[in-house]
Amino acid sequence: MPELPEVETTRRGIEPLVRNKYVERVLVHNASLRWPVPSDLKTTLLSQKVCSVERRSKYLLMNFEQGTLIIHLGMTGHLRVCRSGEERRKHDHVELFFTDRSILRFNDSRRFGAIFWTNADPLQHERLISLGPEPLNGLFNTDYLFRVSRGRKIAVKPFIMDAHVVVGVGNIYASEALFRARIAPGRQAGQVSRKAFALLVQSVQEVLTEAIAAGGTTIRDFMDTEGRPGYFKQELRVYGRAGEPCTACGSTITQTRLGQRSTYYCPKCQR
DNA sequence: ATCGCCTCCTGCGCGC
DNA sequence: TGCGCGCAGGAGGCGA
Repeated sequence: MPELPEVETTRRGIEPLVRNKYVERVLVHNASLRWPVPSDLKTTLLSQKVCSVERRSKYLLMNFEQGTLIIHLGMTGHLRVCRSGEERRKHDHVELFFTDRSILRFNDSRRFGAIFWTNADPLQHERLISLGPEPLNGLFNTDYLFRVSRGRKIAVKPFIMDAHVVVGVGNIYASEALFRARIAPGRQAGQVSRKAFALLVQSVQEVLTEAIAAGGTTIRDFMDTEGRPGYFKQELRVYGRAGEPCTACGSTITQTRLGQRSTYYCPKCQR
């Protein structure tokens, strides 16, 4: 469920609440996430201090003094910081208890999320090492996108959702960015012009930046660490708007499936 | 190498 | 009210 803006919203919410806190207890109620939660997590984290919380792609990197806890929220993952005494909820699979009596809880109903530990550079972790560039830094640009797309027959929408190409662009923002760039989502990536990709790069950056500023998008259940929804849903121009008029031309927004994912676009504006 | 399909899991909304 | 179905913001792994 969370795409880059939701993960970044989570990071910003969590970091001030966990930074400089010491772990005094760890409870793993259900270790069967996408990959098993490390069985020695308790001993690893005990008495360690959280130094910072960073993000790479949709991974949260919780840096401790001796290593990094890598957290992926999958489709339904949430992190929240509770006060001592607050009841545990259904699907709270992992809890970190801090010495100040606050508790960091990882909740994930579908359990597509993941938690890893590494003592080394987290960017070298096998799940992160081959990721493409961040969308909001200079490495993601027209030349790069044009170059890596040549010869590719995959549709442009799943292409930009491929984390080897660029990270952080999930199903909502892929549709939104392609609408803004006026590119039909089913076009072969290799057939998209340099000029169109220039607009797409700009559109991806705009939509992600705006979504972060709005605290992410809440479709069904995304909440920030304070329990607030993200407000970007009202800014969505095509996602979830099948049958509604296009905000640009009035044509009917169409829904289709591409790479097993729901895809929304304006058949007139997007070519 | 690339592509498209399947899978993991739970919950919810819909039509009947 | 209940049931079955399809769908959901991710992404690894498979066979072709």
